[in-house]
Amino acid sequence: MAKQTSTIEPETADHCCASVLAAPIDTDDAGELARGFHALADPVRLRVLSILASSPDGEVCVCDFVGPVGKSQPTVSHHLKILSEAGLVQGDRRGKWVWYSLNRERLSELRAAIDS
Amino acid sequence: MAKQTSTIEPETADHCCASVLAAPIDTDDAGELARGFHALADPVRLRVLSILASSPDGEVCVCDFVGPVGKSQPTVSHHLKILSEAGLVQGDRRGKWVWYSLNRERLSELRAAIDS
DNA sequence: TAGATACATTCACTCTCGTCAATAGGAGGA
DNA sequence: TCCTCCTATTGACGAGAGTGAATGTATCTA
Repeated sequence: MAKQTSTIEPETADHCCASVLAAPIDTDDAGELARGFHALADPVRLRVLSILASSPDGEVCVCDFVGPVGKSQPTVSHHLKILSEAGLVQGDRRGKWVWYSLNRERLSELRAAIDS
Repeated sequence: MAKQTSTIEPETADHCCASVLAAPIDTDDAGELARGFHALADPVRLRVLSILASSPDGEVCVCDFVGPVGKSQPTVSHHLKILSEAGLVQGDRRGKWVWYSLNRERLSELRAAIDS
């Protein structure tokens, strides 16, 4: 079951979505959220997400990141891996190319964590 | 034609509130946002913000952070400085004590940056 | 003025991160 | 099978971050 085509899973609500502003969070939740925000704490990765969100198809090939972000191909691949491990993007191999797409649900979780 | 002030507000769009998801952001905006998210990318700082948001008065003395976060006083002071430089908190000296409060507007800016 | 208290700064240490050159892996095409 | 193209990984380097002991600074009190 490497592929999941459903919309949102119900059981994801217990291990995520801890709010920073609602009540004092414990160390574990703080660490989990910190990992998420760490993925956003880099200009290259923010530009990757931005390019991804602005793509008409919602998908961008790795080779189409290298030019716009102005970094080498290994560096771009490194940042894509960090974003992928943070759950913010996912890659899909099709032939020689790998197409990355944005995980807007995960982004909403981080946004909700700093919501009033 | 480096600037386009079409839909949103003209005077706020240049120094803040750049959205990651609306359109491809430039390197400067990405760097500014990355600095903001970097301040959130640490468990200690998230707990500081959480304690601050849960305080009835909206203010917390520095000495009241040290115990809950479980770090030394210089370390707490270091993190408060980072949060302060990111615009997320502000300190107010009253006698011997310094009271920190949350800047919810700045937090809203970061939240809006990853809003759909 | 001297001492005590609260907070900030300096310094040194360790660890992680961002970066790229070099290389490996994987998928078509000839 | 061999070659080419696209992507991921490895290794190495410098820069920066997190931490706490020691010290400095500011304020209050006796």
